[in-house]
Amino acid sequence: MFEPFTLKDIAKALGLSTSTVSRALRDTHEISPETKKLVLDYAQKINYRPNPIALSLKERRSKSIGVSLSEVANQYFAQVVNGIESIAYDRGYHVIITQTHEFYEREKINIQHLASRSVDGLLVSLSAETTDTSYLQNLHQRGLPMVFFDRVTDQINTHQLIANNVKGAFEATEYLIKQGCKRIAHLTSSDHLSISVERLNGYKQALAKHNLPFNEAYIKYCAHGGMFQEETDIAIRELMNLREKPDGIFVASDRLSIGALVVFKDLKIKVPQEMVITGFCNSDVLDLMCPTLTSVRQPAFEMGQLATDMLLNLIESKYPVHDFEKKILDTSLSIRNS
Amino acid sequence: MFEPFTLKDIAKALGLSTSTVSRALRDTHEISPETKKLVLDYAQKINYRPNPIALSLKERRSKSIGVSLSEVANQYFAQVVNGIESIAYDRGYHVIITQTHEFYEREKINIQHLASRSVDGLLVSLSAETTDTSYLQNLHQRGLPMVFFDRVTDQINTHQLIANNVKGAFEATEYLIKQGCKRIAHLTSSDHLSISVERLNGYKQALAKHNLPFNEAYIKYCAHGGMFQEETDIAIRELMNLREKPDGIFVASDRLSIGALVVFKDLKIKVPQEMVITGFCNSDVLDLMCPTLTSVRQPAFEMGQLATDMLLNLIESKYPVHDFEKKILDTSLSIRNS
DNA sequence: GTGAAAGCGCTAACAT
DNA sequence: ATGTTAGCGCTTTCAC
Repeated sequence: MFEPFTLKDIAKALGLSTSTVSRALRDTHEISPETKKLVLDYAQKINYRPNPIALSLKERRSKSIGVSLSEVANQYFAQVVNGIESIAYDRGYHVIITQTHEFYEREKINIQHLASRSVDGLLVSLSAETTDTSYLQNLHQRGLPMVFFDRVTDQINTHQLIANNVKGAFEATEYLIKQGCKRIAHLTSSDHLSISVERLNGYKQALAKHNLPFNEAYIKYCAHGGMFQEETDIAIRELMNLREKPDGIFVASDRLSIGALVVFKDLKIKVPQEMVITGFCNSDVLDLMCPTLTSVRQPAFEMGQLATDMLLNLIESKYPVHDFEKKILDTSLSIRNS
Repeated sequence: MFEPFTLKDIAKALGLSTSTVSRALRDTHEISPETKKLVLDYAQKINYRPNPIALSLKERRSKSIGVSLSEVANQYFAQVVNGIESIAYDRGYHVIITQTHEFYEREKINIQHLASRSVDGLLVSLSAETTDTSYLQNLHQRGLPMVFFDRVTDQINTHQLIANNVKGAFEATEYLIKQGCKRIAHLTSSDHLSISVERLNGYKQALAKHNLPFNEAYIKYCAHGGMFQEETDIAIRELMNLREKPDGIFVASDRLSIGALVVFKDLKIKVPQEMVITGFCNSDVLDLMCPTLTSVRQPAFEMGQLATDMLLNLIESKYPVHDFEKKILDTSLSIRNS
């Protein structure tokens, strides 16, 4: 059985009281130099570490933050996590990552556990399934600081951090138009996600600007964001069965972009000759793929950093914060002509 | 300030003692049905959750396990994590993931913190930099259960779970030989990692079987496993500057495999015409790449599951375990002829 | 300068 | 059937 050393162990060994030991370790002025040295040396020797669980219980904070995201296998999120950790560690916080795999139930369980586990705050990117955020509202009302990133909700009044999805989608779509595409489809995640709404918006704006008609039949939603390849498969086959087949497609996410490439390969549809693709995608191996796609890249690492900074400021704020901001970061278009 | 509800809140609201409430919630037989219902209803209403921190402190275990790995952006590890979570959640444990990014110092800090944070056990895959495992030995001696996977060490007597690296490397190398390669290079991670040693071994065995000479100049180590692309870049350029350039290369890991493809692309070296590549790689987009490589796939998800199963059995074992096993899982060769 | 004791949220042994 | 109390490891008054 693993039994870390405690203050009591030190106190007993040295014939002191636990409070003296505690003070010696935290270098209070009211402890004599000799006692201090005695305690510190011994603590050093047995490699004493204070029990953070006990500390958490006492101080009612854990110096840790919880993160809820879809899945770390997604490059975008992996990069965000690196950004989060880089800031959190610098400021003395630990990071607990949980994955929803796009399921509402998983998300709810994870977040409830994080909250009761006394994380000091939450970084949340909603799952594709999530429509009901009442359990989050509950936690937020009761004072748990949280910052939303990427997939956000307006139902909770707090900081939000997103990429400029409208502009990114606009540019991606306009790129297709400039490539000569006339019938542009849009493959996206579940329709209630903020990113889906915004990206659809940018798509529509680009069509409008260039006087192309908007056609509902060209919009395909994947309820789980392509977590199951079947979703992507069906969506694209339906598109390709239309009488007026699309000649270009704007894809709304990392997973869907990769999934789409797989399907087109299966269907032996030539990219970009028969179908030009652009997509939101932070994969760092797009340059190695062929066919490949022109991608909208989000500043994922910076998003992780900024979101964490915002959250830690909330957590450490002396006064209740009422002034929340919605920060929007620019995307960049990486043009790839396979 | 976020203040979750406590037993005391319920007790006060209902005019009961905390112990009665506690017992009611855990459904002890000695509580009257009426009281039980009263308490349960109220707890339900305010959405009460027991404070796991307090529970941990009391029971001296946290029902959580810690994981230390290189980085989740690596597909292999992302898949392992999914395996770990699938088992851990089923058995009521939570998972805390930490990334080393191949740095020894980061690993040590992470693991020390996990230990003092009262995780009940540890799943460890060593960083490329790690040679000194004394801090782990320390924790292990003091009774912290741990299981090593992938990058293991024999300095600590506990369960180990690895892929059949020797056989995988053998097959990968033999594949190159069968493709007609005569001068086969080997690009690998830092030389003290268990996986490096084993994969080098398989490589040598394949050469020997086919009567090809072993040439030290063809072996290139990357101290940080290609975390910095520069490592990979230099290694390959050195290989290509040899008088007798290699005509095939066996790469030892996910990150290095991708990195190598990038370098060959930069150098405009035709794959597979001028250079055939095989590599350990669990990326799921290899099929979309061209040029691509024949890959040795590890059963990552199963490795995560098995390692977790082994760890939880250690943790929950009534008696001290002295009988440790080294489990070896088969790899599979995915042949891709770009 | 040091010790005793209370309290953070919870459970369990011990009353009643 | 319910209440009281001690204790998990730690910090922090309050005494001396």
